[in-house]
Amino acid sequence: MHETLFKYIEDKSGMTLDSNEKILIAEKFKAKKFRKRQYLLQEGDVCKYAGFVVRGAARMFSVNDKGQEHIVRFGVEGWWLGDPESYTQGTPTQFHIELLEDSDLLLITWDQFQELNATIPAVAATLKSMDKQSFIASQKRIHAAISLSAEERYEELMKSYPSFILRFPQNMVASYLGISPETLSRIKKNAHNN
Amino acid sequence: MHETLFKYIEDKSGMTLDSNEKILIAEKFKAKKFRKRQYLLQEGDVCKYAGFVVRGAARMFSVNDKGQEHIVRFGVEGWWLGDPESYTQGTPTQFHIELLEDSDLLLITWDQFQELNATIPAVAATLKSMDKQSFIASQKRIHAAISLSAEERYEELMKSYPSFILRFPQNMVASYLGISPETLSRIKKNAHNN
DNA sequence: AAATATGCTTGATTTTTGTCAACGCGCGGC
DNA sequence: GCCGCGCGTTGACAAAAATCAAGCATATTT
Repeated sequence: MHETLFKYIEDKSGMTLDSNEKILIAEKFKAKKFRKRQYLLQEGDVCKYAGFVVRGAARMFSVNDKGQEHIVRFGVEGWWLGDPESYTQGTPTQFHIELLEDSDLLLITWDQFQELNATIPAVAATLKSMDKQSFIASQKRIHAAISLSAEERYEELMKSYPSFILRFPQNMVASYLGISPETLSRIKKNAHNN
Repeated sequence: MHETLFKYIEDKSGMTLDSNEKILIAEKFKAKKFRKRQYLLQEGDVCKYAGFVVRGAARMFSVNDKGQEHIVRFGVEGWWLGDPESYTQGTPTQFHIELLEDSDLLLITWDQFQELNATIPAVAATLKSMDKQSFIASQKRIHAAISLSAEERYEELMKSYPSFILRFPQNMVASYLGISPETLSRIKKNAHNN
């Protein structure tokens, strides 16, 4: 199961992991199975683990005073789960992370990740690339959020991550887009007439 | 003028720069003055330089088909200007970066930044910290955009970056928040009555 | 100083999106 | 197999925000 992670690191870093490095990595990343609806993180807790998704899917979301949920992001195979702010700074999180399917995760604590980061160049390069990519992706989503209508945001999502629309229930896609389920339903209905 | 940058790097990295490193850095970062309304980057161009703001302020924005502008972010003293996607990947940008005041910038190309990154540990640490901070900040803005009303987003901005509201014209603040100038004007009018 | 542009406000109106409520379909649990 | 519930749809209505238009004060230019 760690094989997926090795491939990911070699791919992201453009380097090769020797067998010794692989052993080090496999020691620190604990494989854990989660069932659908289980939580990796709950509001108020400190995010102890970063999780690499080998198989499955999850959502990270907040709940406001009125009980409304807002999905900040999804995580699928080859993505990472966790709240970076809470994870790196040890502060309580305002988010929940819930598995949406039976999933296989590889978990690692901040300290251990730092150790790998310091000892294995490929891991360091991977982390750097991840952060930059995350930032670029975030920038795009911000731009979409402030400049596009609900319908345009949906079309944007269809282009960028069509698999999300197939994989996740429509009400969650709506939450991810920042619109109500009803609005998304109507958008889909009218999509052809334009 | 490079002193500000040295301080920034030492602060972010938690390390000290020796005089040799400072010379290396000063060699690669070119100081350049910009006047109000000058552009650092225009849509369609490749972002050749990252710019560190020593003094002044700028906005990064897009223009859509209808000619509407949307401000993705502001940059002030101690912040960086540039489109990371275009800068790192060499692709044409969809954004403009315009100086909003007479400004002093320190400019560096991607290649040169990479060199410093490879040779000076404090620079490497700074870059890492920057990327992570940027991502965390972006995450917050995304969350605000999908979960808060116009008025709540404005209140959020008042808490997080009150200086923006004092420093920039109100129509630009509105654009940054993703709302119309009229709406922001009305929000301010009604602010007391709640 | 006059002329011009810019930014802010306000009102009237339209458009977009959210909310509330009802209904139906399909799937999983029992 | 039946029951209940989650999920999507639809309609009627309400709320939020955008748009259009006018007017005014303040900078900026000349």
